[in-house]
Amino acid sequence: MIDINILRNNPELVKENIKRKFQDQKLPLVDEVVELDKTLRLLKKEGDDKRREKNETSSQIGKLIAQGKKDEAEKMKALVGKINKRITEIEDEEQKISARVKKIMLTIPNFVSADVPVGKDDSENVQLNTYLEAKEKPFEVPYHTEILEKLGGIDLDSARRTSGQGFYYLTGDIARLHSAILTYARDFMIDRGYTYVIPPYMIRSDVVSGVMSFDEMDNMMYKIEGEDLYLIGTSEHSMIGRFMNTILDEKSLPLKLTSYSPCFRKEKGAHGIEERGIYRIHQFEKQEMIIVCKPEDSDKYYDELWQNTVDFFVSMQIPVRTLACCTGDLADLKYKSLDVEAWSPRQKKYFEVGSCSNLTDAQARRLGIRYKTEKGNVFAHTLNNTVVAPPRMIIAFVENHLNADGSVNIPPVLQPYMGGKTKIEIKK
RNA sequence: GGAGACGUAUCGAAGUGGUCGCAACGAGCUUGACUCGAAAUCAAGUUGUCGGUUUACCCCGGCACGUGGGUUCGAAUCCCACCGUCUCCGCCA
Repeated sequence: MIDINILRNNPELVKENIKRKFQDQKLPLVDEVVELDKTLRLLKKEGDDKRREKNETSSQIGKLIAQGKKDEAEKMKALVGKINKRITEIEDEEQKISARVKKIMLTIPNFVSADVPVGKDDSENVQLNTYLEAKEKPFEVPYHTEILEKLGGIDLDSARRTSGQGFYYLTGDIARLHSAILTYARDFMIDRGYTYVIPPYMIRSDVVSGVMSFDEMDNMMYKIEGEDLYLIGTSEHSMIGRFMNTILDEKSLPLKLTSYSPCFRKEKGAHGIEERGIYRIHQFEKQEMIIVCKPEDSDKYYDELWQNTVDFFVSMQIPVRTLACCTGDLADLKYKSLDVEAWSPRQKKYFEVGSCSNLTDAQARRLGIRYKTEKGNVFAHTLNNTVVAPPRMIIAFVENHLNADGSVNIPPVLQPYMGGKTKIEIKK
């Protein structure tokens, strides 16, 4: 969602942005929305004038009745009746047009940062940097489920019976490792000055439709039967929903928050759930970070956010790289986005473990997140990023720390969270 | 889950259909006066949002009294639904 004033004053700027983002695809209806907006304001003016007339006439009726002039009052009532009829007509027209405007506005993407590479889809994302050397193992690395099974750490068969495909039981040291990673991630972020938050894991439909499109909602969200509640797909939903339609105190910014939650996703559509193991699943847990800040600070905090994730993985001795999302892979609300990918010694390539985004004011505008300044209320900028999402991250963990005998090393930073253990041994 | 009370601006709070009354009044905050300075006192100002006009300010108007509908010429006020808060009872980790 972009500012309609920008469209009014400089539609060419919007068109250029769309061309850059979608390249040769057809343009959303910028000209149409500019015209409709003009009509809408004319209607608004006429409606306001009519309402004014109605208010004035009605209060005269009150005075006439007080003076006992009933006949005159009756005549005035008829007049207001006519005005009301016209007001209804105008309102119907306004509603029709503004629904159309809103629909088009939702398809107009956010402005894209000048440094976002141009490309058609995720295959044209651009590597920015690598951290730690991506080493291959001197032995063959098995599929992650096999590693985990040898460690006595996973039971997918039972999960399929109790819950179906896309669920898991983690057991023993692997379950403990899962918790340890999250707890360490929490402390890691708290140490960097972020406020820890545990949000609601279910949210109402009005919040859901605020934070995502209808299609996304259908493809991702589980609904609670008989209640107006949905299971969250990420804590970002509750974390950002928290500030919906609020006016924040300027002094409270930036809000730097880190949240934990389980995440529930249907994973209908594009990739599906058929991938083996725990890469893509219906239920996982995630430590997230979000920032709500002033517009002039969002570039700075974007870099801070992704750096947090890189540092976190490096501290656990897992090689990662950063990848700039190209224009074609960038969601409409995003100004800029970067994936953090972890090294997979088995696949000998990197795979996504986190995603960092600056939405500038697009999300705030859609949700009504503002802050008070001396000159009036302005829309804040919002950013979000993954700290870590096990169990997906467990895949990178066991592959990178795997020994030839099947055991898995625990890096020093995690050892305190694992009762001092330095290694997870295979189950005899 | 049951019974009751309630939701008004930054906070407290009045307001049971129009005029007297521009959402009273009180507190807070801002500015000014007074003062060597402060307190006290006095005066003025102090919600958001959309549109018109505008470089901007100002000004004019519409809308908003939890949210959404309804009744009426006219709704903070009457009716309906929903959301939320509080008190008591019940149940419970």
